[in-house]
Amino acid sequence: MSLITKETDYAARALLFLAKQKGRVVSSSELDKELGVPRPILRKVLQRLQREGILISQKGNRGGFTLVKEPKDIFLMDLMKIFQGNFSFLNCFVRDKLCANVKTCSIRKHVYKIEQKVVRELKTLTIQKLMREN
Amino acid sequence: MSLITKETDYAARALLFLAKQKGRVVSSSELDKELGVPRPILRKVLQRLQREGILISQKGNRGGFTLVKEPKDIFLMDLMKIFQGNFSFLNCFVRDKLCANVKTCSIRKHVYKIEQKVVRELKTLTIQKLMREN
DNA sequence: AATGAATGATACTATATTAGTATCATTTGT
DNA sequence: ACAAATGATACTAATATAGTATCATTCATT
Repeated sequence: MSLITKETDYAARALLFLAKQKGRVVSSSELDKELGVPRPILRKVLQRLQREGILISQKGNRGGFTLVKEPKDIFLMDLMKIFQGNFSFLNCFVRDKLCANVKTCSIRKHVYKIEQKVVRELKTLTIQKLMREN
Repeated sequence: MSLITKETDYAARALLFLAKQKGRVVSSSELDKELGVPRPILRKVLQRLQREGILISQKGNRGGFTLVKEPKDIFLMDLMKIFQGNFSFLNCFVRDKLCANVKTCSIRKHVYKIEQKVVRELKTLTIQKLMREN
C-alpha cells in the first residue's frame, strides 16, 4: 500500500527542483538527469502539471517547463488529487453494493476519523514547506 | 487507494460478530448470511485467522469458528499485517533501485511523519474498542 | 528555409495488487 | 452412512499502478 504513488512523487520532486530554478526554463531531459526518473513518465507528469496550470511550457528548441504557481500555494494534496484522484481509507462497497451497515459501522467511523487527520496533515504540506524543512 | 483492504475489513467484521457470540461456534455459512460477504473469500479469511491463532475451528458437521483471543488484544493493525503485510506510505524505489536521495529527501521525511501518526492511531484500535464505541 | 530539440496528445503494454472462485481431501455430529 | 463443516491449495478476474511508444506540432538557431 502506498499513500503517495510514483506519479505524485515524481511530480513533487520535479516541482521542488523547478522551484529552486526561479523561473528558468527547464526541459524534461534536464529534469530526467536531475531526478533519475524514467523520461517518458516524467514527460507525462509534466504535461499534466501544465494542463493543470501549475507549470507553463514552452515548445520548440530550448523549450521546457517553468513553475508559475507559487510554491506556497501548491499542496501535496493537490498533486495527489491530480494523479491519484480521491482516496478513501476504506471501501464500503461489497460487490458494487454499498454495505448495508454503513450508517452504524464502527470500523468505518474509526477509520474515517484517522483519514480526516491524515487529510488535515496533508493539507499543510506545500512545495514551499518541502523546500524549507530539509 | 485503500488503507484497509477487503480481506482486513471482512476479518474485522467477522471478529466483531464472533466477539458478540461469546464463545459460540459459528459456521462460515452463518457468518456469510450475517455479513453479506462472498462466502469463499470469507472462508479464506477465517481459515487464515485460525492459523494465526485468533480463532479456533471445529471441523465436521456443526463445526465452525470460535474466537479465542480477547477482543481487547486484537488490534486492527494485526489484521492489516496479516492480510496486507507491511505498508509504507511512500515507495522510495525507482526501477528497483533505492532512490539516491533517501537520506535527504524532505518529501520522505514529511510523509513518514504522517505515516507514524497513522500507525500510532491504528495501534489503539482493538476489536473491543470497535465493539464499544458505535 | 532547413534542422533539431523540444512539447502536446494519445494510445498502448507490463506489472503488481486486490478480489474472488473452485476443488478435493478430511473431519465429525447425527 | 451421510451431510455439513473446515483445511489446503491452486486458480482466475478485475483493477490500479507503472512505464513505453508514436507522431504531429512548435520554434530557436543556423
